[in-house]
Amino acid sequence: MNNISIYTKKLRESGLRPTRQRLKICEVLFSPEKTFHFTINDLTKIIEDKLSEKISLATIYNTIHAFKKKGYLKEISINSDKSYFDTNVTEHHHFFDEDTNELIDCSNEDIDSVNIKKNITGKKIKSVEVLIKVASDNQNQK
Amino acid sequence: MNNISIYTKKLRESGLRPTRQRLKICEVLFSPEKTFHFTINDLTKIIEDKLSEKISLATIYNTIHAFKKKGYLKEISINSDKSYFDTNVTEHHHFFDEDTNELIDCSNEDIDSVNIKKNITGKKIKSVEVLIKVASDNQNQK
DNA sequence: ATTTACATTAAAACTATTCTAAACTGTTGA
DNA sequence: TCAACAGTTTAGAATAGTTTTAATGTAAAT
Repeated sequence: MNNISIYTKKLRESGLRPTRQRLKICEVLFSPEKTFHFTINDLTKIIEDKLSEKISLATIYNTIHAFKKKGYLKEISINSDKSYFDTNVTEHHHFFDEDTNELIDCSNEDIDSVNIKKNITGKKIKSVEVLIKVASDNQNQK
Repeated sequence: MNNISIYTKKLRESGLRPTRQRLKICEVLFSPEKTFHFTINDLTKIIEDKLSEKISLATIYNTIHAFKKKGYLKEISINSDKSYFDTNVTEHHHFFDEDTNELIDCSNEDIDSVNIKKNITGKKIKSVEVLIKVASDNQNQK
């Protein structure tokens, strides 16, 4: 299966038609070997600078949200003015560098798995996220 | 020590003079027996409705940020359009109910302490937050 | 081919938050 | 007592990320 048909499949499974614009977005998100973190702004810049393509913000937002809903992207919980997304949708945690506003994967060797003993009645656990905020020693807490 | 002098102390320690407006904010934040979670909007509503006071948003934001910087309030990392704060500044974690957008404390009996084995070189761990997102069984992941 | 439902787009709207500049307050010291 | 000044409050403007709108365009089904 080539890349285009993989992207088409992901789009259709997310309830979206495979259009030129959406395939470009897929190319950025799903062709790199390594997973990565991004904001909408990052993604827009990559599309404009590397692919010399101009896709309207509305299309980018719609597509990202559809992928997130389907589970092809994860949104990372950080209190920030921007939303951060992750193309690594497996269970893993993050460091957040407050000096650089950078997200860094926390490998499974770096942290013991989190054991939750109780849950809210009538609710199902949808996700467990650990966020470790770090900064230079001489820096105040954010 | 009465409440007013406690508030005054907290304000001064946060680098702020104890003004009428700021003392009102303290009254909402620090007089309840139980700690609680709030957004700026919640806080503004409480001040307007319960205390029949009108304090400008700028003052509320400034004061909250000063308290956060000093460590008298914690900001909870949730990816949301709003910022959530907590008057409980001790180390503890949260459930986030996606149905109601409500934050619920996760008591220390409900979760094993998180053990981080490695850290980013040259950085200091500022905080470790676990966020457990929950929703009704029949609901899609946010 | 035609039709229909879905997509794209630029621009406007919206929302939380931050900034601004003017008016105000309280303290200090002459 | 009062002038000076440092810090405060405020309404409103500005900003930034995100969502909505409404007109136009395109893919796919018939």
